[in-house]
Amino acid sequence: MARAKPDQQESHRTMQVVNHVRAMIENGTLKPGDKIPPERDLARTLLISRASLRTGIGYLAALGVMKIRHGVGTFVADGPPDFGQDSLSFIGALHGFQSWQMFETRILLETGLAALAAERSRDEHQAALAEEVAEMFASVDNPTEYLIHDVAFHRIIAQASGNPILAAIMETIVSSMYDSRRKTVERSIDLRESAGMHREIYRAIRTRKPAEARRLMEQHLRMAQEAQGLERPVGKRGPTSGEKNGSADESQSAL
Amino acid sequence: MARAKPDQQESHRTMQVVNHVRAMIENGTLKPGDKIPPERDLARTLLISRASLRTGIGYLAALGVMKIRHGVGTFVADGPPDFGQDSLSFIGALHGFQSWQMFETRILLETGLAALAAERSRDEHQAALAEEVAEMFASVDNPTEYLIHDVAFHRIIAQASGNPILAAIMETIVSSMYDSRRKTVERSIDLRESAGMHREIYRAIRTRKPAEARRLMEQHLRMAQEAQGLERPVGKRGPTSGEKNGSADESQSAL
DNA sequence: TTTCTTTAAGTGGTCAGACCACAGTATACA
DNA sequence: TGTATACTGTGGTCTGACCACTTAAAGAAA
Repeated sequence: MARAKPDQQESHRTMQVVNHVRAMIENGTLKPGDKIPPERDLARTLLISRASLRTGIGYLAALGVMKIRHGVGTFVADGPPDFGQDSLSFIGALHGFQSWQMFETRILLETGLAALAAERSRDEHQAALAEEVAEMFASVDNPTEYLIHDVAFHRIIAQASGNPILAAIMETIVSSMYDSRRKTVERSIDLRESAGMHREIYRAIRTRKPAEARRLMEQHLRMAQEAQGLERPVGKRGPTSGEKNGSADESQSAL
Repeated sequence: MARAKPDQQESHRTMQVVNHVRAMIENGTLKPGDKIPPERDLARTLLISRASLRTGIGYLAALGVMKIRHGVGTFVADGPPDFGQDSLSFIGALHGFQSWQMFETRILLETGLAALAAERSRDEHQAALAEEVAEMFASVDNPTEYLIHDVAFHRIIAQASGNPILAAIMETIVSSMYDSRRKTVERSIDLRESAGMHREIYRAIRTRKPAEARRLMEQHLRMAQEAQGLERPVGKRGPTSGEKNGSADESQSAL
């Protein structure tokens, strides 16, 4: 019984706007950072009402493709690609994602990313990594500052992997973990040791040792996970029969 | 210089709706498949205009959290979690994702998923996998039917992994590759051999051999990739100067 | 001139109410 | 009994007005 693909496209007008923008992106008329015409103008151009246009723009904004700035204008998103601010967070709330699952996902992604970076990174990436490592060592006494370079380091690895899809996924995961990471970093933790691990990862990438880069990255992330007190519960293979979710057990939804 | 996190939240009213729905999801008032009140009612409840309410609903629909059915109502999404229909496709168009990158991502995810499934799968998952394998063998002469069971097989592995986040990402990737896969499967390819490989993967999972499950899954996917004639191009790391995309070169934008 | 304040223009955000389009059900008619 | 029609409920679109934020220009004060 081949059930047909549902394919519930959004309403006609919305799709009209979405497709229009998409076409402009695909043929190069619109690039990241560009500003699109004012709503009133664009609506007139597309022969639709401003309300409908706004529906379409809102849709694109939700996907993270457009950035809207009140009183200024609407722009095509730039910077590292991601899947939108709330997407993961929201789906997580809906399906009860747990923080150990976030970490597991992150480890799988970043170990792969590190290995790829060891194979494909270019000089510019390696230089950037070296710089971030240096900055990390320079800010071991400033947790807030340190975190910025930590994030930058992992982001550069993602870029160096040569796979923007993996990078985008990683970006989405990491950004939704940002808050809890900040708290963790701010309360103690040996930043000097952490910086040292980053340096080792950098060296493995620079000397093109994928297996070692992978191993070091995994070691680093598992340590970070433990520091956050989120060791994966033992035994228990997924929810057994009952209790899909008790209402509000705070230890869970760390999204 | 720690630049502050931009954090451009959407407009006030939109967030009001989003947060309201989110709260209802988090406290269990709203569950997958549930219908939310009619727009006119809900707008009155939240003391906002219907237009603003619709902006918020549209936002949620874009994230894949809500499903809107014209003339029927608006529902909380059910079924396997994903990141929305267009998200990957659109971001891909914006950043020039290529099909070999899709495959690379898929391989990384699914090999990890297979290994986890070998560790954590329960009887029900194994039974479901066995059934899908049987169905695949039974439909080796019906490509369309075969694909359905193929997809189901991989989806069950994702579930069996016990990590819904990885499953959701996988779901998003796979669904955006669905079209090109259908074409591939429909034109030749030895489905009997393919079914055999799935059976081997199933056996590795059933006998709890993560490493073997991973190896077999990788082998399977690489073969599928080659069948699609999408071997990763050599040299060329990212788009050089010119020719981002000629209009309709089918080999590239397999999104 | 320089600086601060005020004003204006441009752009997105919200509102109100009307009407259109679709899906499912109830009703009337054959 | 069965088919065609009308009705009801729900989302989709339109119009046009007004609000809120941002920026820059114009004017006033130093």
